[in-house]
Amino acid sequence: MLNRVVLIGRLTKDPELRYTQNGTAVATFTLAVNRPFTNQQGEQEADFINIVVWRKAAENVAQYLKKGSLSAVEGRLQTRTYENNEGRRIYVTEVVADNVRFLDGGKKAETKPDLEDPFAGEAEPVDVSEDDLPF
Amino acid sequence: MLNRVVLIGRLTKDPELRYTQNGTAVATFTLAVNRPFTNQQGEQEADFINIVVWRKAAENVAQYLKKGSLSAVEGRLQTRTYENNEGRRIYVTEVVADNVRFLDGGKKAETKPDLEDPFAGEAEPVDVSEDDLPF
Amino acid sequence: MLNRVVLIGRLTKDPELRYTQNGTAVATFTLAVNRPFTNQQGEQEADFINIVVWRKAAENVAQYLKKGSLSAVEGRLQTRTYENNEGRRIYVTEVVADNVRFLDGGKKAETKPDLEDPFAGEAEPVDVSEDDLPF
Amino acid sequence: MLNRVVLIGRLTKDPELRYTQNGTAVATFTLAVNRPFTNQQGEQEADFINIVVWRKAAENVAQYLKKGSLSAVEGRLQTRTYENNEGRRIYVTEVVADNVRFLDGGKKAETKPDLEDPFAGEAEPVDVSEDDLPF
DNA sequence: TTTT
DNA sequence: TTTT
Repeated sequence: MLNRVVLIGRLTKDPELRYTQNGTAVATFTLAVNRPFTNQQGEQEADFINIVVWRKAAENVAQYLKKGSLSAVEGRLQTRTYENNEGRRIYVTEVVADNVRFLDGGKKAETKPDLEDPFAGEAEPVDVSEDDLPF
Repeated sequence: MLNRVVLIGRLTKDPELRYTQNGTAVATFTLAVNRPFTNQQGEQEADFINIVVWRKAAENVAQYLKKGSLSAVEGRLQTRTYENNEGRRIYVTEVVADNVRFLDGGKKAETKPDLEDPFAGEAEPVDVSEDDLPF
Repeated sequence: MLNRVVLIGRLTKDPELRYTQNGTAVATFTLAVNRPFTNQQGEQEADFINIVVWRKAAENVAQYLKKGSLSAVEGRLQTRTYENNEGRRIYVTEVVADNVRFLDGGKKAETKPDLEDPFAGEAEPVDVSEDDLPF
Repeated sequence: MLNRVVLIGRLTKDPELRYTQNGTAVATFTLAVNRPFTNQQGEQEADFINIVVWRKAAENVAQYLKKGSLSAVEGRLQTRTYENNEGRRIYVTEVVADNVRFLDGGKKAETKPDLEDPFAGEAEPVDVSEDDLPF
């Protein structure tokens, strides 16, 4: 009914860029989002959120973001399950971004919202096997 | 740095209420959030998001929500990992709610924001084993 | 750079539906959003937020919402100024909705996200005089 | 019922810091949030959102932010009205921040969420005249 | 100009 | 393991 996520954090690694069989670009990365408090040992902790970005925005992400980049991500929470190679059911939760902002100086280009969701696209069916996603 | 989630959906089951060893209440439930589009077979799909609520809000949730209840949840995305009984590393993503609204008619009571995060509390350390959580 | 608003509240009146000179539908209404706390006199208070909705979503709003309806609104904050009939500069802040959910039972229809922003459209310039808006 | 705003933008001027009669700190500033599209003349446009921050966070804002600083603001939309000096009813919409992040390099300090809302405080009633606010 |  |  309503599903909105806003995050600011830093990439744990360079983004990975892939293409579906129809040539649709998909970028994935993990965002480390520091918690606003320290744990009981006084250590800083973070949540590690998997992000998926499609199409033009994916290519911008691959071009402008790298390990350590500060970024704002807006999107929706998505869950899916798949069987891994040992036949085990794996549950995945990730953020499908429709807006990614680059908050590090210098690189001026920003992704424009990529609002059509490729999973929903009838004209452009997404046929990457889910198992191909790096999460 | 910034981590905010807002969801509206329906409970897939009755919430589960537990207590930590210090007597802190924790409620957990799964929210089915319908996607704004149908899949390529024209079927309605949903994301199933695990929600954790602490303290007074947990008790309100247990009292006022049940399977099928329509609810709005505000909170932050949290990730954690644990070893399951077969020694396997399991990755969990869930929403720690600080505001839960009951959108079904009738039940007037609403949870007030429960803003102190119990994981951060030094006075009241949370010592439920994470493995006890039903996710 | 990033601009997101999520509200749940009740309409203070029936929505108003208008059309621009090119026939684009615009609905406006005010959402009363109760505050999560009472004031120092122990009274419930609310914020009254002006909402603007365009196109198909506008017509859905006009059809399905009325005074008192419970609704969730997602969108972006917009500011603009105009001179009123006495030559006075008036400052307006409103939410341009891209997603409106009907949370009252019965009416099943929901607005689908109306993601193209009409202010940005070159093909379909919006030429309602801003002074025509009821706020 | 639910009222959440997330913004990223730049300060149009240095923040203003004031104190209520009880000594509660209040900072105010305006955030220019660039729109994700250009207008029909191809010009970049922005929304100018008034922000109010209370207590410790207010002092952090005054210390660490200045004209042009990039900042993320989380909070709730608030509306209020007052009579101006000509006896005219003025309507104000602003964001009461509970989380302000400093996204410009260098300044490491970040405001911790200042979660008690001073308007709600019984122990520490806020008695600045609303007319004193710079908006 | 304000809703339940 | 999924809700209307």
